[in-house]
Amino acid sequence: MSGTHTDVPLIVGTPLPSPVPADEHEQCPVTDVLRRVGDKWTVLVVVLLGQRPHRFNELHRGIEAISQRMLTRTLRGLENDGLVHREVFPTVPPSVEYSLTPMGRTLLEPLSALAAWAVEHRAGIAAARGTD
Amino acid sequence: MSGTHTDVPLIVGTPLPSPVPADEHEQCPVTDVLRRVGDKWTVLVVVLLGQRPHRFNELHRGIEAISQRMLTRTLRGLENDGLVHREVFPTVPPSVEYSLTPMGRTLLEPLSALAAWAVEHRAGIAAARGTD
DNA sequence: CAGCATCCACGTTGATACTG
DNA sequence: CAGTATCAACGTGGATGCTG
Repeated sequence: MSGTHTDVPLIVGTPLPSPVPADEHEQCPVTDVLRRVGDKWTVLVVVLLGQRPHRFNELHRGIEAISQRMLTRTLRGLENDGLVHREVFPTVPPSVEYSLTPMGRTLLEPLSALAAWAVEHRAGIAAARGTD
Repeated sequence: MSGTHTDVPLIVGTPLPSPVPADEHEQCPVTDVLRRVGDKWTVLVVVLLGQRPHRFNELHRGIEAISQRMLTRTLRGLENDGLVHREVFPTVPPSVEYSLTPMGRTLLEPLSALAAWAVEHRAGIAAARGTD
């Protein structure tokens, strides 16, 4: 795990190169992951799939505001990153089941840490914004 | 802390309402936080400020690719959320120092968890993408 | 030094209609 | 059922020039 990559922002315990090079975002897996889970629907889908596998329209019904298009795109993105498994059952009509891969399940834990932080500091942030 | 808000996606240990209501994104602090730290520069700025306070142009030099505009916007966003403190010293020319607030510092830990996950699964994701 | 104002390119999201 | 295709709206980010 070590020796092959350049300095990585582990945030706690590891210094950043200074200055941070211009191609940081092409190199940095942290930003990469954050931009994925920072989109509008990914986390919600991951959480639902973390409870149990879901079929496509089951997810669609489960998230009232998501469009068919965005659900497809979100699932494709997660599938391309190896976080979600897509299994097609050749029934009539066809059914497709989505589930978290083992790697996808490991994401639930750090995500929970951030979620817990968000809930814990919800009031503090709202107070700072003056929107409460 | 409990009793005043509706069900929140704690991801591990807490079920989501089903179906997830259409206004989830207006209610959910988790998505809110993720969309903030999921933008292009916020995490990098937080990490740098996590090491020590920085002046504006010091940050600008520290992150080669960021524009003045985006650095300003990123700092204002963090300041509005109460995560960053901005202190102006009335010198000539003026100097402004940015630092993490106590609440901002607490963000470093869950961020580290996600960062560690990203680094750990960097190869797995790259392999799934076929981009390595 | 530490910004703000303006304009513009691009990516993301959404609405709608159609299909194997 | 599980999508794809197309078009439109919006937000994010960047380039440039100016200022207290």
